[in-house]
Amino acid sequence: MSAPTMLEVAKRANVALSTVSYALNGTRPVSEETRQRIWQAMSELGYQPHALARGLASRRSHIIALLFPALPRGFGATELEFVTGAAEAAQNRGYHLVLWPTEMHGVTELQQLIRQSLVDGVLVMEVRLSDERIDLLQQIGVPFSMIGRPSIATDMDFVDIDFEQTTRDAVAYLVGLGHRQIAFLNHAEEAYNAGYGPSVRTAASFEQVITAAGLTPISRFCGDTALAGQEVFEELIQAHPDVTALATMNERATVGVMQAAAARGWTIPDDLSVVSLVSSPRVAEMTLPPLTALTPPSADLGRLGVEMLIAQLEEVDHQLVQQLRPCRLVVRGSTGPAPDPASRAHQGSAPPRASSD
Amino acid sequence: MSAPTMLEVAKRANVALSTVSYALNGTRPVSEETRQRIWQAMSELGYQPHALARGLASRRSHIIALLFPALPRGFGATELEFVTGAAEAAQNRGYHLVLWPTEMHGVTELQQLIRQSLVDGVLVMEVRLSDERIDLLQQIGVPFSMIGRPSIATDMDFVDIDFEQTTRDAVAYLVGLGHRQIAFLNHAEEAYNAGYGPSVRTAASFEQVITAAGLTPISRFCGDTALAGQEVFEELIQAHPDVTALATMNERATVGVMQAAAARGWTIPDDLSVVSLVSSPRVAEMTLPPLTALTPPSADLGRLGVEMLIAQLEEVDHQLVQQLRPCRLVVRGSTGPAPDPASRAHQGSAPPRASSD
DNA sequence: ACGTGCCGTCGAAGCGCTTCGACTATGCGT
DNA sequence: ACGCATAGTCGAAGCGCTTCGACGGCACGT
Repeated sequence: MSAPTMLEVAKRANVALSTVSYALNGTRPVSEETRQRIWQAMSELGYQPHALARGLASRRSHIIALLFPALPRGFGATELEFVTGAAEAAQNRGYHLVLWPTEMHGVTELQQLIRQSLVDGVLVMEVRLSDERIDLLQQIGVPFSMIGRPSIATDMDFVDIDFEQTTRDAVAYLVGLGHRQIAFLNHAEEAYNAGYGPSVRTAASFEQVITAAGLTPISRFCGDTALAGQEVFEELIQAHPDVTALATMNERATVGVMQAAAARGWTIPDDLSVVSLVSSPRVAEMTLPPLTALTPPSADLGRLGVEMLIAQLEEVDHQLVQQLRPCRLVVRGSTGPAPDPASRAHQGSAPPRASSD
Repeated sequence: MSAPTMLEVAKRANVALSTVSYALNGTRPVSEETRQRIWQAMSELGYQPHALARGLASRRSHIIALLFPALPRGFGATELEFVTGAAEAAQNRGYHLVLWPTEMHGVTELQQLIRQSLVDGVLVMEVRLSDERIDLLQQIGVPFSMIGRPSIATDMDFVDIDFEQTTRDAVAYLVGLGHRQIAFLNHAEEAYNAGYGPSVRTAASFEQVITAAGLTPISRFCGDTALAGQEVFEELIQAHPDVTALATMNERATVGVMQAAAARGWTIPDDLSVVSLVSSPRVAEMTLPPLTALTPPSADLGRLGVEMLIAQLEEVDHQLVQQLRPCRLVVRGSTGPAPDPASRAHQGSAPPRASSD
C-alpha cells in the first residue's frame, strides 16, 4: 500500500535499479527501448521519486528558502505577489519553496536553519540597504539571490524595481500634463532611515529627476495611515498652495490625501492629480477615482528571483544576474491636465475634519 | 569544511553513533554524563542534524505543505496573516512550511506532490464549501487540517472564523446604538455562488440574526471595487432610504460606499454607521474615518491550523479538533448612534459621480 | 546464590535514492 | 585485423540518519 520504490519499477521493467535512475535523470544514456519499458512501469505503478531520498543521495534537496521579514512595516499586495510568483516559478522548475519568516530569533537561527542542509539556496525579500542577513549568507557561502538589493551589491544576484526609471516615467507623465509643482509623498521617515530601499531610492530619484527638469522638488515623509496622509497633505498645501500634482508611494496615506482634498472641495483629477508609485492594481482600484499608478511587475520579480537562484545552483559557470525592472504606467482616473490656477481658487482652505458647527 | 555528521559527534564524545541519536531525540535513556559529553561535542562542532537524512530514516520529513489557491478573488491582509502565523508556528515546533499554490495544474498535480512524500501533512487554506482538494486529501489518506471548512466537515480537523458569532456581535453592537435599518454588503454574487465560505456563512447568519431581532434583513451583493461599492450603495439607499447602518464584509467596496456617502453630503458616522466584518486593522485604518471592524484572529488561525496538524501527526490517539474563533470588535470612527431621521433629511440624493456641469 | 528486569550502550541493518567503476557489445579508424 | 572510444547496462557503495536486537551490568526479590 505504501508508495512504490525505484526498485519495484526496476523489477517490473526488468532492468537494474541504477538504470531506472539514469532513465529518470538522463544522467547516462539509456536505449530508447529500455526507456519505454521503464516509463511504462513507472506509470503503471504511479511511481513518484521520493524527494528526501533523492535529496540525500544527490546532495540537492531541490528546496529553496524564501526569507522574509516577519511583518515589517507592511507586507502589501506587492510583496504578496512576489511570494506567489516565486512559489509558482519554483514549482514549475521542480523546486519547492519553504517559508522562513526571520527576525524572529535573529541571524543565528538563520544559520542553524541553513546548517540543516534542507535547502539548496535562499531567496531574500525586502532587502534593506544594509542588511545583516545578506552579510551572513555571503559569509556562510550559501547560494542566494535577492528581490531588492543592499546599497553595495557588486557580485550578488538580484532583481529589483527600477525606481529611477519609474520615477522618471511618473514625473514625465505629470509634466506632460502640464504640471509644474509636483510633490512627492514618501513613507514614514523611520522607514527611510531604516534603509528601506524603495523609499530611499525613489526619494533620491525624485529629487534628481525634478531638478533635471528645471523644477523644484517638494517632498514629505508621511506615516502609513489615512490620518497621517490627511495631516501631511494639509501642511503641504499650506506650504505650497500651488502644488497641482502628487506623486505618492504611500498608498495608505494616499487615501487620506484624497479625502482631505475632497474636504477642501477639490475634485480629483480636476484640481489635483495623484499618481501612485509602485502600487498594485488591487490598491489602485480601491479608491475613487481609481489611481493612476506605476505598477510593479511583482509576480515577475518573484519568478525572476527564483530563476536566478536556480540558475546559480544548476549552471556550472553562472554569470552574475542583476536586473532592474521598470513599473508600468496605468492611467486611471486620478490624473489629468494641470488645473488653470484661477479655477481652483481658494475654495476655502477649510479644516479637513468633518466639522459639525 | 562540510557540515559535521553525527558520526563525528559520536567519535568526539567517545560513544556509538546510535547513542548520539538517542541523546538527541530522547528515544532511549542516556546517562546524564554521556549526554553532557555529547552535547559538548555537538556544540563544539556546531552540529546540526541533516534534515533530509533524518527524514529519510524516520519517515517523517517534518515538512508540511500550505495549500492555497493561486490568487482567487483576493488574497488580502487577512489571508496573508494566516500564512505568516502558520509559518511561525511551524518553525517553533521544528517544522518547515512549503508553499503549494495549487489550481495551477489541478488536483492531479497535488496528488503527485504528495506522492513524493516530501511532506508529512497538508494545511489547506481558503477552503470552499465544496472543495475537491479536500476530497482528494481524504481519499489519499494524507493527514491534513484546514483553515476554513467545507459544508460537510464531520471527522475533519479545522479551525475557522465563527461567522455566526461575528455577525451577532456586529448586529448587537449596531442595534445597541439604536440602529434599526441595517443593511449587509456582501462580496460579489459569483464568490457566493462559488461557495466562498465567509460570504455564504455571514450572509446566512445576517439574515438569521436580523430576523431574530425582529428587524428586516436587507442585503446586497457587490463587486470588490470602490466603483461597485458606490453604485450598489446608491441603489441601496434609493430602495431603502431609511437605512442607517451598514455591515460590510467587502472592504474594497466599502471605500466606494464611504465616498458615495460623502458625495451625498453624509457624514460618517453621523449620518451613517459602517461596520466592517472580518476585516484586518490594516484595511480598517486605511479609510477616513477608520472603520469600526470585527477583526479576525488571523495569525492565531494560522498557528492553530499548524498545531492541529502537528498534533494529528505526532499524537497517537489524536482527537478531532474543530474550532470556531470569534472576531474581535474594535470600535473606531465609523460607527455612532443612529441618526435622528430628521437630521439627515434628503440633503439631495445628488448623483455620486463628480459632475462638472 | 540465582533468575528477572531495566538501564545504558553498541553494532548493524536499513530508508530510497545517486553515482562510480566495471563490464559487454558495438562501431570506427587505420 | 587490431585497438579504442562510446553506448548501454549492472552491481555495489554510499548519503546521514533512525531503529531494532543484543548484550553487559547492577539492583532487586526470594
